[in-house]
Amino acid sequence: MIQIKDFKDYEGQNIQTQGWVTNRRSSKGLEFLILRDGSGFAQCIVNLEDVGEEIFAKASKLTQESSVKLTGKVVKDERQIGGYELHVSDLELIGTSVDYPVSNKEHGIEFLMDHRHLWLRSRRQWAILKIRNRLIFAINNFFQKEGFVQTDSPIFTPNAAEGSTTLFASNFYDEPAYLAQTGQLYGEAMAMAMGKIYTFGPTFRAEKSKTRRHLSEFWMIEPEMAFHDNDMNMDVIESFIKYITGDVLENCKTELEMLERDTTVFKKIATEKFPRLTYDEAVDIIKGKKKVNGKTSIEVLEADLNDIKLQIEANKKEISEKEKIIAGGVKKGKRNFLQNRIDTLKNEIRKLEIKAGNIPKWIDSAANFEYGNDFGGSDETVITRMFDVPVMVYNWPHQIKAFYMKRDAENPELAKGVDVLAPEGYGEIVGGGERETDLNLLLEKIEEHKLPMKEFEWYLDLRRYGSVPHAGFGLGLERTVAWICGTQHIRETIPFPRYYGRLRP
RNA sequence: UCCUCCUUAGCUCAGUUGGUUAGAGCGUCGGACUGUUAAUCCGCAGGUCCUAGGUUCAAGUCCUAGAGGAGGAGCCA
Repeated sequence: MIQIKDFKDYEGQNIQTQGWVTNRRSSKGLEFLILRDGSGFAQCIVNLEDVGEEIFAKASKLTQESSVKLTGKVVKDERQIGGYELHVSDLELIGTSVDYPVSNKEHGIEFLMDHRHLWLRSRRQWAILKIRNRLIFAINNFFQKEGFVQTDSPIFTPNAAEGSTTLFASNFYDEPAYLAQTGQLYGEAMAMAMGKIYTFGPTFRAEKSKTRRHLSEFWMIEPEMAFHDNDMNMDVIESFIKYITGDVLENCKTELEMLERDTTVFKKIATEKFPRLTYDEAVDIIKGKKKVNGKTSIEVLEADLNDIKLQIEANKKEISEKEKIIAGGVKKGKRNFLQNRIDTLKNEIRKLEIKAGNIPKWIDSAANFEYGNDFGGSDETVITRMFDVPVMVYNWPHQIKAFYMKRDAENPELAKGVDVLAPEGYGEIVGGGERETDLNLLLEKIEEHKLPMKEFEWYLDLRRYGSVPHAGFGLGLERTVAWICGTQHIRETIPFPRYYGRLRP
């Protein structure tokens, strides 16, 4: 039995393959079956002249997602996605499929999420999950080749590690327990044992966030490195992101093509250095006080707004032209074609108008940004808009960062944290920094954050026995997949997403 | 928790100022076409206009409440 991905090795040969019929088109005496088997997609042609009445009749009755075993010859055809097609000589039905609900046409997000177990079979989802898989592989490769040890942190925890977020409560043999929101503190302990470690596991946040970039359950990669300061940390982050994006670009060409992802950003990432901005510099850029490439953020946003307005005008003009043609009277086929185009343009206008409405708000909130605050979604958008590779922002006001973040000796108001903001509006994909080693500062901070001291005694031991400078970071897997795939929703980047209002299927 | 928007055929949506029998595309099904790429073309079928109440001679359309959904804020990866 040959998998579709291996068709290239069997050109001109007769083979057997099996899979699901994802689509069927027909012409007189010809049936075009699009077969998928998980390894890829291939067009299979059933020709009446080749197979005879009986098999041809079977082929013409195949419905979407019925499963089949096919026998046939592999033929090279440049027009096909994998480059090969199958000329069928025999066909066996394995399982029927009646009224398959997910068609190859448009659906709304709610319908698709209700049918997630079937939606996963469609092309786009296949491409996303393949890229997710490759990304996981690349992440492991990077850390393994750099000498990191994979050591996972516990999921049941007795308390909130950072105190700020709402956690999912659980019951651990009649003792209250919470699902971990981060493995970082345990990662620090393991780094003191193993030198360089990384964890790769699920994390849970009970935030009632309904946005395109939040999940209640998501996967996070958290490296932790002994004898590293924040500058070394940023060096690792940069080479890490360059490695994983380069790997996916190299090994997922078909998938990126299926997603129609513009890959120029990844080509730039390979060669350009990531800008490293202090929080102060980033604030100046947001507020329009500091120029990037000769322009302030306000000027760039105003130019964007102008472009959007021009685009809206152009769309409106095209719509009225097309409507005039329809009003003048045309054949049904032509009319449908024009109407489709009009609907597309109207949808575009709707999206553009939302954007156009947002930009003045961004400009306003950017101009009025208050020093000392954390960046909001719009501030992230403003700053990433100024560069075309990921941006690292470091040296943050310590009040807005977690208790374990190391204070800057030269400026005690600052903590040595770093956030990495992905371009194209995808926002924060990495958060990390150097960890506090001063026992007294930690005690102070734990009290300040009103955290239960007794739960942190083991953590403080790490400072009592051979404390060393160390640093690390966390990468959100799904946000990274969303960015690399260019998806609108983070929900598409995990097989069965869990978020506020979604527990099934 | 707060703000904005949405709920009409299996799916995606249109429905003007409240006014005759509720519209399209796609999908399904039937038919045509020997190389289609979300094929195309012709035809049939398909409706509790989210729910409850109200205003009115008349409600898909207006009002009130509720349910569900989308986006955003906060928070974050």
